[in-house]
Amino acid sequence: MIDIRDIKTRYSEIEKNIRDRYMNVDLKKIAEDMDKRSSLLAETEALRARRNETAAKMKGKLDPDARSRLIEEGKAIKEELGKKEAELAEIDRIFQEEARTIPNYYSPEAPVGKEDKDNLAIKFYGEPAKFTFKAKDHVQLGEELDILDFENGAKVSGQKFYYIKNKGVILQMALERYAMDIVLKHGFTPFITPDIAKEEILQGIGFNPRGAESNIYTLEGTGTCLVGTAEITLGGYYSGEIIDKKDLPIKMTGLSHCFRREAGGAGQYSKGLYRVHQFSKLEMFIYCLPEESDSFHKEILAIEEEIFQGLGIPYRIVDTATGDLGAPAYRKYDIEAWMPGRGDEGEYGEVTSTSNCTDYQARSLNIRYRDDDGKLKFVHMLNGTAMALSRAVVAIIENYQEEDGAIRIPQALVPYCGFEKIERK
RNA sequence: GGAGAGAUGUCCGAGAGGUCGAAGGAGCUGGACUCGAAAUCCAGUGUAGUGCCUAGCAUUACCGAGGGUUCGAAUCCCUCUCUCUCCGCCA
Repeated sequence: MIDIRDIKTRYSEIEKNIRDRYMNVDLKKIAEDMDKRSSLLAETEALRARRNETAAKMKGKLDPDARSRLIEEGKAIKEELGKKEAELAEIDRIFQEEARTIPNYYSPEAPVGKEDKDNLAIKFYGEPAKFTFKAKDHVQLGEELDILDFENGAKVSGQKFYYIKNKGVILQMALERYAMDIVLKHGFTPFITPDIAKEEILQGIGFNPRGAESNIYTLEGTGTCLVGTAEITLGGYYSGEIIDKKDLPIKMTGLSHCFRREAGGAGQYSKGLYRVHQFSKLEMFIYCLPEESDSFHKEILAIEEEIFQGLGIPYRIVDTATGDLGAPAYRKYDIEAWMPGRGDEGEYGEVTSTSNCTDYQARSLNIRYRDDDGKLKFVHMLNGTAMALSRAVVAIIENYQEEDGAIRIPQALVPYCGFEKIERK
């Protein structure tokens, strides 16, 4: 969340921010509730001060009369205080909930616009492959090669579930390890994280576990959810902690399963592996000093590029428009890989996403460091996809398909796979 | 899942109804000593709010979390979470 004092000091800036992000947040109501809360808080504290004062008078010896008078006074204060505290708790609950809906500020350099069409393509790498034949999509290729099975996935688990089979399994494991090796080279500490996290952590990272639009599976009665990304478990890792300044930056990379409800996401563009309820992902995560977050954001993006360049997959980089930014993100870059089977003649499809969330998540999760001036400050937190396995598999299958429906393994993956081709049986 | 022990500041650790924002130590900061460093000595050092006559003062909250008892709770009671030990179960 943002610093709630900003509601007073940066009101118009927040208002503009909400507008540019095309979000629906009633800032006026929030500011009013904040005022109600402050005045109620002041009243409550004045009563507490009186209570303490009365109690303090009773520390020493007193004659019984004076003592019982003070006790009566204390009782009266206690009753009044009880009422005030209840009122305060209610308005505070409402206000806190509202305040969490205020998005992070966006970078002055981020393109302003309403939706993904306004995203700015800032770089193109590689030429989309030209096939001498009609390119197939990964669903057809995968099923023909018997490496993907959507039908039995649907039968056993429901729509948007799948089995990976045969050399497809090896390909996915090879990708995991390939990406891991590159990330480790850049000094990240590897993790395999839990696939379940508490709701408060989800909320702190900026996910809403509740509501019809939530993309999160909650585990009923447990206060926990299936994670949609290891960003949650890596970002929660230091929650409530004070990090030694000399330990920053902390660079972590985590492999987890990712679960997403994807309610309503169907159709041509989310077909097959592209949009599924469960996939594996290797995520990068950095905790750093505020002044360093911009450059680490670029570093994460560069690692993502290195990974896809190594695979020989054409891509473009997109600078995400304000209206398409997640609430915690200050700035976000996506890599969109060329997917020859997407749409009629191939299209770019998102394979990675990296966000600089500045101090927005750190404030909710209370993750700080002690600065040289002795003050505790919030760290900056960044995340980025190293490898979303399902989407990367789409890109590889479709880009490396041959006329007979076989798939060539990218050179960089051959040592990890132990074979050079996936062919029909 | 059952039984027991525990959770205190940046860290370790005392505390057992008013004298506790909390002993002591470590760390950190400043100073003395030193050519310099170490050691030693002296002093300072929690966080987050709020108000004001804003290098300060006052006040509120915070001793795992949430409730309760009480005029008054780190301290008593209840619930929960986590950690440790033992038992059960188990990949």
